[in-house]
Amino acid sequence: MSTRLQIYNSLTRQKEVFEPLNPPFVGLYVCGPTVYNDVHLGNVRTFTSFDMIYRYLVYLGYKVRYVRNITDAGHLTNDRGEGVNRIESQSQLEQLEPMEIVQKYTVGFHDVCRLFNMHRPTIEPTATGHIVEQIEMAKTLINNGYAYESNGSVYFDVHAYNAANHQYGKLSGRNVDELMAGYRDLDGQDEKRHSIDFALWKKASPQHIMRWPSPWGEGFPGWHLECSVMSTKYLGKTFDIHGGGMDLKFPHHECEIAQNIGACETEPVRYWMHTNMLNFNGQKMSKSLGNSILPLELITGNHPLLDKGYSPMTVRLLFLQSHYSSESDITLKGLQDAEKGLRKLMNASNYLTSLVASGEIQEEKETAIQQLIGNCKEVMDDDFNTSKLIANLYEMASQINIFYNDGKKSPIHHETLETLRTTYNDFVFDVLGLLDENDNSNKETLDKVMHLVMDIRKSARENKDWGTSDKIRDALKDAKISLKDGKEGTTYEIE
RNA sequence: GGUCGGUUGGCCGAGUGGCUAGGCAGAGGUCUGCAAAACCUUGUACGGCGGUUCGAAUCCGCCACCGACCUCCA
Repeated sequence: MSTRLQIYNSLTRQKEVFEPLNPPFVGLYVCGPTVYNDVHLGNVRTFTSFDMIYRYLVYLGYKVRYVRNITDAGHLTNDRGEGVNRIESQSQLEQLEPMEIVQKYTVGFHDVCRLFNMHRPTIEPTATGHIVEQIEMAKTLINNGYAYESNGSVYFDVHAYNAANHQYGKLSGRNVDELMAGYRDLDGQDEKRHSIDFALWKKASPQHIMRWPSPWGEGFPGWHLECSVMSTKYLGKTFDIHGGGMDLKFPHHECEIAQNIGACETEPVRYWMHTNMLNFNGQKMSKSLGNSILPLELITGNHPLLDKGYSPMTVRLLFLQSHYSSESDITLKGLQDAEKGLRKLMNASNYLTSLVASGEIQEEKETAIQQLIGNCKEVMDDDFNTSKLIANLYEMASQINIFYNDGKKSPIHHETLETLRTTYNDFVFDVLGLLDENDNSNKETLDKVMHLVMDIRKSARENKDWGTSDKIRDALKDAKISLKDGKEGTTYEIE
């Protein structure tokens, strides 16, 4: 029955049994956002995936150290010394200090994470908080012969690295010679020995604001170095899982591996995990394409392509309905479906609380329920298959509904019912991280008022005063409360 | 051009060599004074052409189409 967790490792391109380096401890590093702008929905999808992965590892009993960085040092938009510093250009745009930009969008990012019910990482280090360590790693790489200084900047020497029998490009399946052919060497004007070399440290131009002193003069770190530094600092030279969006595979993660091996002489990551992209109406959502929706726009519905707002948990469910390694597409239809699905899951959870074991055991039901209970872990152990998990939960919900409609009696053993309760709720709330979004803070008061109203309506109905009865129902409908006239009286539900 | 991935029923979305996830929509039903909601039941599928096999949507080959990455992005 007990299966073991398997993870698809992007490095080896196959599913592997997950064996932590030092059980029960697990080190998980995820590349966080660059805080120069509002996070868009694609970011939310990635971080939701890793939130689910973190939650499941915790559910399995692992003690997880979850590190997710904040990139707050303004690196350039490419490694060739061209492009702009995103944070600085945003600060000019908004007339704010670079660190005000960083603060503003870090706070915004945290707000969004909370909205989507993501757990905080256990460590959330910043790039600017680790300048010293980054300088140290750059020095080590120079000493080890994998980097060189050039005109106040430091570059990683990809050729020297590969000459030492390492394979730059192995993660993304790239061949260095072909990459070289793809780049055009800049006729000796380049500071770099080879166009494929990437920056570890960049000399700051006079107008550059974010700058720090270093052995090579004033400058700022290259954009791959922070992750190598912070992952090894908090998780060790070799750690269990490194994750990120698959658009980071090349060059970012490729460079990270090269830096780590170059500095620490050991393979840094045991399992590489990459999440897939989020599309919007079939097209990749990206900042550069300009088709990104902000999380708040989706929730409020304040966007030309939306018909209304969709709740954070609706969106969360929609994301988790597809496997993390598949593309996910946001469409109005998909959102509407997810909205209904969420209600179904939450209703079943509520019904579950009032179920009792009937005492009469139907072996078929007993077996079916046991099966459904076991499936939850089994499908999640297969590379976090939330898609199958949700399907299984829907089936559980159907069974729960059947019991509920049958006088809240379940023809299964008391222990099985208890296990059903805990398993269903564990997976819906703890593993998938969904929340019942109905505000229960005034539930008691509302309950009393509603029972009064429903009593009055009941009298009206007994007197066949349909006018009054329907008036009450319609007015409540306006107030987003729907009445349901069932066999055992009327109940209400907040929409 | 290089690397990788995908093509599943009206739509979304899993998946395995044989026992045909799941959701939404559609159809039928239960409930109701009528509704709504909810619930129950239910049909339709695996891009094309070959091959391996007792058997392939699942493995292999070729073809077609789509996409991602190869510049910054999660």
